[in-house]
Amino acid sequence: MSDHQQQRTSSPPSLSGDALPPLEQHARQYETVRNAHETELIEDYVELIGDLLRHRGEARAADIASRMAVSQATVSKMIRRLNDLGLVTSKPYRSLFLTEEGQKMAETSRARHNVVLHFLRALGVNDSTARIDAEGMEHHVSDETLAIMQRFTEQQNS
Amino acid sequence: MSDHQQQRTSSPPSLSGDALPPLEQHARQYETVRNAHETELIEDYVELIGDLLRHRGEARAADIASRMAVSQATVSKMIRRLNDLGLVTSKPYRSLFLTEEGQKMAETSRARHNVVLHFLRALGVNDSTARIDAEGMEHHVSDETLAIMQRFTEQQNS
DNA sequence: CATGATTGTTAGCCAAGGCTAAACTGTTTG
DNA sequence: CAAACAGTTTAGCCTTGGCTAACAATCATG
Ligand SMILES: [Mn+2]
Ligand SMILES: [Mn+2]
Ligand SMILES: [Mn+2]
Ligand SMILES: [Mn+2]
Repeated sequence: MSDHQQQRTSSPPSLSGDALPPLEQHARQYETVRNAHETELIEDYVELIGDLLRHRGEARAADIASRMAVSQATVSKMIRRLNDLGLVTSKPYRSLFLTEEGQKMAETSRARHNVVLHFLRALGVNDSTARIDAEGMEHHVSDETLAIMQRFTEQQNS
Repeated sequence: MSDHQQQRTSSPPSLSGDALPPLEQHARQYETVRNAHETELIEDYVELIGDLLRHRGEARAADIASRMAVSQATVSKMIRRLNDLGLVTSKPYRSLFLTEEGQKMAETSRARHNVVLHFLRALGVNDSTARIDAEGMEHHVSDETLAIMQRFTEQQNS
C-alpha cells in the first residue's frame, strides 16, 4: 500500500479520521506533558514522605527506596535535590522532614491523587488497577478535569 | 528509629487518612509508571508520524519538530532511535514511513488516545483541556480502565 | 562495649531526551 | 545554473534518573 490502501472501499476524498489539531494547540499538548514530567517524580517523593510521616511518624530513606522499588543510592541523590529545592530538611543518617513548602506540596499532591483514585473506583475500576492508573494519571489531570472527577465521584456515592 | 518525637500526643491509634498500601503493591504502582515513561515518547512519535502520513501523505522531520515544539536536532536523534527499534524507515533527507510494526503501534496508540479523549469530552471536559489531558493520561490508562471509559462514552452518546 | 547488621552516602557509570552551533543536502528561484 | 533558503544531520553539551560498588555511620545485641 504505497498510498491510502482501501480504507473504506468507496470513501470520498478525505475520510482519514479526526483532523490534526492546529499547530499551536498541538504543540501546547506536548509541552504540557513535558512540563508535567519535570515535576512528577518530585511530587511523588514529597507525597510519599508526607504519607510516611503521617503513618509512621518518620520517613527513612530505606523505606522510600523499598516503597519506590529503587536503590538507596537513587533515593539519597534525590533527597539532596529535594533539599536543594527547599522541600525537605535532612540531617545525615536521620529521618527526613518536610519544609512548609514541602508540606503544602504533599497535601495538594495527595488531595489530587485521592480525587483521581476515588474517581476511578467510582467509575467501576478494580481497586488495585485504580491505584496503578492513578499513580500515573494524577500528574496529567488539569484542575478543570479534577473538579469534574470530584463532582462525578460525589454524585456516584450518594 | 532513635527518638520518635511526640508523634501522637493523645489521639486514638490511627486517624491519618487512608492507610499506606502494602509494600509490594505500592512498589508495583511506581514500577508501572516508570515502565510507561519508557515507551511514552516513542508512542507519541509513532502516532504523530502515522497521523502526518494519513493527513498529509508525508511525515517530515520539520513538521514533527514544530508539532512537538522541539528542535529539529532532537527529532533527528529520535528518528535514529525509531529506526533502530524497527518502527520507521528513513532515507536521509526524505520523508519517513512506518514499518509494519510501526503501523501497528500507531494504530493502537491512536485508538487508545481517542478513547481517552472522547471519554473526557463525554465527562464534560472542555475540548482543548481534554486534548491536553488526554495527551498525558493516555499512557497511564490500563486496558481495564480503557474498556470502562469506552463503555461510559458510548452510553453517554446515546 | 565490641562487633555485625542495617542504613545512608559517595563515586562513577549509563541511557534518555533536551539544547545550540555548524555542516551538509536539496529545492527554488532570479 | 548559481545562489539563497529550507530542511536535515552531526557534534558536543547538559540534566534527570536510574544503577553498582565501596565506604561510613548508627544501632542492636551478646
Ligand atoms: Mn501521587
Ligand atoms: Mn504519581
Ligand atoms: Mn497519543
Ligand atoms: Mn501522549
